[in-house]
Amino acid sequence: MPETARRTAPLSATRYGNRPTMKDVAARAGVGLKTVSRVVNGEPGVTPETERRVQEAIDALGFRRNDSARVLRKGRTASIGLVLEDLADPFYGPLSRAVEEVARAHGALLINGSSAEDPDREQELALALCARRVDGLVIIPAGDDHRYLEPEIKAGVATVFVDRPAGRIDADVVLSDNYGGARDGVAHLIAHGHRRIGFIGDMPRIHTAAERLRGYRAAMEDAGIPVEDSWMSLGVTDPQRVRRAAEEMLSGPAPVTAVFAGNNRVTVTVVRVLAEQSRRVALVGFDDFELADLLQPGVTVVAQDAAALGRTAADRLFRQLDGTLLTPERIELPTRLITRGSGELPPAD
Amino acid sequence: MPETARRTAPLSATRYGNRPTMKDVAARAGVGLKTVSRVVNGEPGVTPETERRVQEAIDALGFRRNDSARVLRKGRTASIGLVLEDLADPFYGPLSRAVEEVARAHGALLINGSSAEDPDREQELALALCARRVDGLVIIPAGDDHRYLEPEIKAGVATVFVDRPAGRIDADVVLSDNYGGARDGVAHLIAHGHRRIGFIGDMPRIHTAAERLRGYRAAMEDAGIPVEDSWMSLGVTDPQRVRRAAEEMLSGPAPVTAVFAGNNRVTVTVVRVLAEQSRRVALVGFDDFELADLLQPGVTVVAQDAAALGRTAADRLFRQLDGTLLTPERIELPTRLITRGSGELPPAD
DNA sequence: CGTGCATATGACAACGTTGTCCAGGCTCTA
DNA sequence: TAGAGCCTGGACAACGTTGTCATATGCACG
Repeated sequence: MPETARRTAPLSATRYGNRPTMKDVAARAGVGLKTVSRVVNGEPGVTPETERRVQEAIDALGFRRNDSARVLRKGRTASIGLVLEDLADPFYGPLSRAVEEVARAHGALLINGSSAEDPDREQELALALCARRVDGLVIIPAGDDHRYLEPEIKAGVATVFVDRPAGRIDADVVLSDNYGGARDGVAHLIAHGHRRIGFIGDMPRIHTAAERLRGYRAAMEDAGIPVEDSWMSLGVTDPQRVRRAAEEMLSGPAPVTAVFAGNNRVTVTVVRVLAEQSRRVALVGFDDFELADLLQPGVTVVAQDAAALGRTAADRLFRQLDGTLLTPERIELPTRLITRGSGELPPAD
Repeated sequence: MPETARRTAPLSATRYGNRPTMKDVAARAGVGLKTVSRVVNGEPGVTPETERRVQEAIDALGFRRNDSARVLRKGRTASIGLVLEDLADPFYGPLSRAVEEVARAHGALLINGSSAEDPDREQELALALCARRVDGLVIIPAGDDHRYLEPEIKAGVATVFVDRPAGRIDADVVLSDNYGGARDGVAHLIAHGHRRIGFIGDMPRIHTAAERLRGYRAAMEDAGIPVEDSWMSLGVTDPQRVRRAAEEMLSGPAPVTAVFAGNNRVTVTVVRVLAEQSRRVALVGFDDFELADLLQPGVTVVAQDAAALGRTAADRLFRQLDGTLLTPERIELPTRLITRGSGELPPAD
């Protein structure tokens, strides 16, 4: 490079391709740096004439404020993080959409990631979000020990747990009434005459799964029905194994006459299995799903309101940020039994 | 506050609650600032002993690197933006999950927002993401003029459009073969003897909707069937109006004997309407959906691979960032006809 | 004509990190 | 034992923005 070229002032060197900065805008408009800042942020104290010149320079250069620098200076990022289990799970769609809507109403952006039900990945993600200095975190926990968040919370990161409680830490939690919902669902089957009722659910280390199992047991106990081990299948969610589990409890000398499915994925698989059976078997599922009403028979479910979970959580998050909210609370939202036919079938012994 | 207290050096003043900085860590460990940086980033040239001391200080203070400052310095944010239409739409779940997975493989986070099919909101979102200096953008366009992104692209923001093409701008685009898919679907109905075939789709200003309509017309023309206006309903997606549209084309002296539904939401509503009809009406839908196989009859669909769309788009994005990819391209992914029964019903005149 | 006040503008430091460069201490070899 | 070369560690500037403060200008008033 020739000496003369090196001497040329290279505007402000940039690494974002070649982005103009406020300094460049200021130079072009023939004003001071701070004046540009004022125009960009709509602060008062700028003559219309000056503002016009600055605006012109901005348009000409295609300037866009660098929010990274702004964040560094101001300390608030106007973004919140959402850690969930799987973006593609239909249950989390409405939930994250609700969180996004609340965020948007507060002028914040949403950064999200999936933990894939892996505690390490959850932690990695949550901490990465903290490193970016999100203002707050909405977490659907995969793990059961969240002490790693203590320094963050102490440092002012608002935090709300949804769908499952936080572990070993005192924080806001928004849950569905998994226990009550499951108990109602199973009681519903019992009320329709069933006594041998199967339960297929996820690993009991997942809080929701454990609570639903507890609800199942409670309903059975309330009715004075001793539960046999062969009626319960825990920790299976992949279709293959759910199928096998269902087929097992439907065979043998005293097969179940009804099944309670622990979540939407299980329900769907069980529906497939039941469709192949000659005998009519009753079914109640936890979680509603699209088209449940169109199947033959319609599927009776215990529905939780995913959007309400997300909305409530995000609301609390921003109230934490406002300072309106101080003591962590545990909120439990009710579930709703939706009868559509499959849960009202009588036992076919 | 007593004078003595005021004189105490207040660590480094912070606004993130009270977060320790590298400077604080350095002071506590009795080393230089840059040494801490080296340890934090795993750079070589630090004695094990020094490293241990630094690590100790980090743990003791609960230090977490401030990525905002890092970004400012380095120029890359290791995050990409995703602008889609609606997080809760089941079609976009797998798509965004695929994008997230690719991003994760490249060590990047995903920031996303929903445009709600509003061009202004799309622009607002995209530009907000640019202001945060995301490295790249994956956009499912709502609008049809993307010239507003020109300065950004010129400045080095990698950009890929998915599902629908970019407007008035030269950029990477990843699409499904909407035209071909729709044509095949309608041809399938024709092959099963139908001639009066209805079409219910979204507003033709949406590219995918227009292409699918074009495919419908092409198939009809190929078969030498003149299309009557009353067979087509464009621009309706909300259940109410889809229902009315479907009921209309199913009544009258020469009702349609088959319906082609332009997207998953329409399909679902049409399924409901058809379930109420005494006459058997054939149906092919664009987009696959869960449980389509469990309905009576199973719903024949033209399936697009949402995950592949997302994966392809994200791949290209990162190849743009690598510099491996230079000229914008338009990629069209094939669709697949899945026959399940509803599309193979014969016409019931 | 000087004083006071309001308003418009700009200079400068700071935010927390990383890249560059230099200093000091060590080992190795001639 | 002196010189060369390597390794560790630290000082300093820069990234692009905003808050603070100082200055300049204009105007009204005594």
